[in-house]
This record gives sequence, C-alpha cells and structure tokens, in this order.
Amino acid sequence: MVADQLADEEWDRLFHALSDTTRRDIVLQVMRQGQSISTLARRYDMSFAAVQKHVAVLERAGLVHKERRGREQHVHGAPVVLHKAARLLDSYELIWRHRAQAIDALLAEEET
Amino acid sequence: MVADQLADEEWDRLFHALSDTTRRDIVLQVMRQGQSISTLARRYDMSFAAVQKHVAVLERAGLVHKERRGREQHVHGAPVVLHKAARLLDSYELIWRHRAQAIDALLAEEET
DNA sequence: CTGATCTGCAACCACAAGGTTGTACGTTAG
DNA sequence: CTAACGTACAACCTTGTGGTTGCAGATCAG
Repeated sequence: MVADQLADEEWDRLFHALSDTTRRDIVLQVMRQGQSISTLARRYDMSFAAVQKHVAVLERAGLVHKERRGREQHVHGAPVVLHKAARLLDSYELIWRHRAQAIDALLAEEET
Repeated sequence: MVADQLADEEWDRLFHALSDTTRRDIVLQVMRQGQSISTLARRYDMSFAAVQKHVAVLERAGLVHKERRGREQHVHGAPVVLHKAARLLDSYELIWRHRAQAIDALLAEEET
C-alpha cells in the first residue's frame, strides 16, 4: 500500500495530465478501445501535432501506453495510475471523515 | 448522479488545483484542521502572497472554503468536490473493466 | 491613538503550456 | 520505384502559471 505511492512530481504530472478536457476525453477513448494517434486526432478540432503532444503528456503521466504496430502507434489505456489517483483522493476525504468523527466523539464526551 | 457532474472547465480547475505539491499539502492540512492563511504560510518556504494565491486556486476549484474570523481568514476543507473527482476517476477505470469483461465474453463465445 | 498583524491586490518577471506550421523519416500500397 | 500515410520533432507565438516585492486596508493589543 505504501509501496505503490508515487513521488510528488509523479502526482503533479498525473493531475496536470487530467486537468485538460481534451486529454480526459482521450483517456476515455483509449480506455474504451486502443487507437492510433491519427485516428484520435480526427476526433478533435486541432492539428495532429497538438494531439500528439497531449498523448505525450498522458504517457509521461503513466495514464496511457504507446505501442508500435507497423507504421502506426497504437495508444491504449493504463488504468493502474488512474486507480492510484482515485485512492489518493479517497484518502484525503477519509482524513476529513476521521476528523469529523473525532469531533463527534469529543462532543459526546462533553455531554456526559 | 448525473446532476452532480461538473462542467468541463470545472473539472479542469479541479485537477489543475490538485496538480501542485504545495496545494495538495494545503488540502491535507485544512482537511485535518481549518487554519488561517498566515498559519499555513509559515509551513512553506515561500512568500505569504504565494500561499495566498495557492489558496485562491483551491477555492476557485471548490476544494476549500474561506470564512472571515475577525482579521483572520479561516480556510477549511470542502470534501464534496474531492469525492466527485475520485468518482470520475473510478468511472474511467470502470470503462476499462467493462471493456475487459466484453473481451473475455467474446473469447469465451469463440471457444464454443 | 499607535503599532503590529493578517489580508488583498497590483505590477512585474521567468518559464512552462498549448497551440500552430514546417520538415524529415520510416512504412505500406500500387 | 513512387506516392501516400503515420509519426516525430523543432521552431515559434501567445497566454497562463508560480513566484516575487510593494503598498493599502482592516482589525486587534496595549
């Protein structure tokens, strides 16, 4: 559990990668089905190079993987990192609930 | 469930707010216990104004709330948005698992 | 009142982000 | 072989981000 934590810069890259609507949509697309970069690029109203950059950002964040298939580059999802991010946010939320629980306990004790 | 979805720009702001180590730490701190901006600022090796900006980013993302307490500004956590973010990431992961399930089903059918 | 403290905001700066176009290279189709 | 396609990468521009300093306005202590 502790071992699958990421370094600060890795979390930075991960959340930064998710902070763009186009990139989140790319993640959705390749989670549903792996696609080539050019196939992806056709979906968006921007240049091929721009989409290529978005994929590179996602790859550096560990959210997708690329794999050569002849002259194409097949992009597919990597759900592991996604899972880690969700669990980190859960842990933040949990801290809140622990604290709320502690306050409740304190109030209950004061009433005795 | 559909009603508590956010707009694209809101998700952008949310994940962007989380994409900085200092800001994630501020979230942790104020989830544990609400604090004034100056108290927070003492924890980090940067100017008061910088911390103030970070808090502003978190506030625009809906991750924290500010509340005047005399001359101080009390910052406390807002776990609702955190929860939404975690569930969005879960839904992305779920798409992957649905797809994996469909592939398994397809393979099982081919074997008959 | 006076002075210290907490905050808000504007101006400024260096650098990274997100987009463009252009060029080059490997691969497949005919 | 040649042409078309998919990709990679560099140069460039504009905008935004993260930091600074400095100043002004509230508020509390004495």
